[in-house]
Amino acid sequence: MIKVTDAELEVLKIIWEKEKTTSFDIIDILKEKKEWNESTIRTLINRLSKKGAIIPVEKNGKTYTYKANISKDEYVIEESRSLVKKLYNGSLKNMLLNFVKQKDLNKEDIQELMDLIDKEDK
Amino acid sequence: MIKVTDAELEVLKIIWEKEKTTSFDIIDILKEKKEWNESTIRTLINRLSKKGAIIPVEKNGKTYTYKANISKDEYVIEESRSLVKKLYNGSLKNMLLNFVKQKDLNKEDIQELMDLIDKEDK
DNA sequence: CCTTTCAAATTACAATTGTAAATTATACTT
DNA sequence: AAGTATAATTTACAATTGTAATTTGAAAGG
Repeated sequence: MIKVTDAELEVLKIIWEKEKTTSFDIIDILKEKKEWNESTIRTLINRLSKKGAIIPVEKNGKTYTYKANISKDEYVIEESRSLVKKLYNGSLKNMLLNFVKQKDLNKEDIQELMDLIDKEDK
Repeated sequence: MIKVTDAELEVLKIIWEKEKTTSFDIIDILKEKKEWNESTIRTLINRLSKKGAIIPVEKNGKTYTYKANISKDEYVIEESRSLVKKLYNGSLKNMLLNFVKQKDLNKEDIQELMDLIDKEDK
């Protein structure tokens, strides 16, 4: 799995949301949201592109349009799993118990989750 | 919250497990487990100590005994929350749904969790 | 076609991190 | 007290990362 840094991830997230994005969209959004310099954002786009995490799919004038080359779902689950491994010795159950203990999660939440699953099963 | 790097965390985990640990215990364990050089491990111990994440509590000969100065529970929940924020837009429920979708979590697991909570409630 | 503009690419640079060698200082041995 | 072993501390160093300035190259206007 391609490794993406925190700053790069911010760029990737934009592209995931839109499926297809020009450098300008990315710059616009992140300049605002993160108060990053345009140059900074371009560096991140470049690094992602060099890593193969995103791919330029078209060119309009001098402006590229990118699409993600790694799936959000896969990336996100990988990262999640790796946290479970790092912090909970690989036990997802322990993670959940911790969330319960810390009141991030309660019985109602869990019931709700259960219901959602039931609904989808059906 | 004191920031701990991945390598440093390995040291911290040893100390958490034992409550109180000599540099030698740490070195012994990590030399084996991670195949790190003793020097490397000492660097990590030092960095943690400088950060205040661990504290030397006694000295036998030249050897220090350390204890953790940040709580495992707190550290772990903080890191967990920060992943939820980073990857799931802060929604723990979305994280859980993702685990379900990826088959890391199923109905039985959730039921089990529910039962555990019920048992503790009582 | 030549110039200008501006997107893209390259270069920069300090801080952090993983990894370890070199040096220092201190407890024990003789 | 002097010498030695060795734990601790300091220094090192390349790779990565966050952040951005500088340079290049190609599209668009005259």
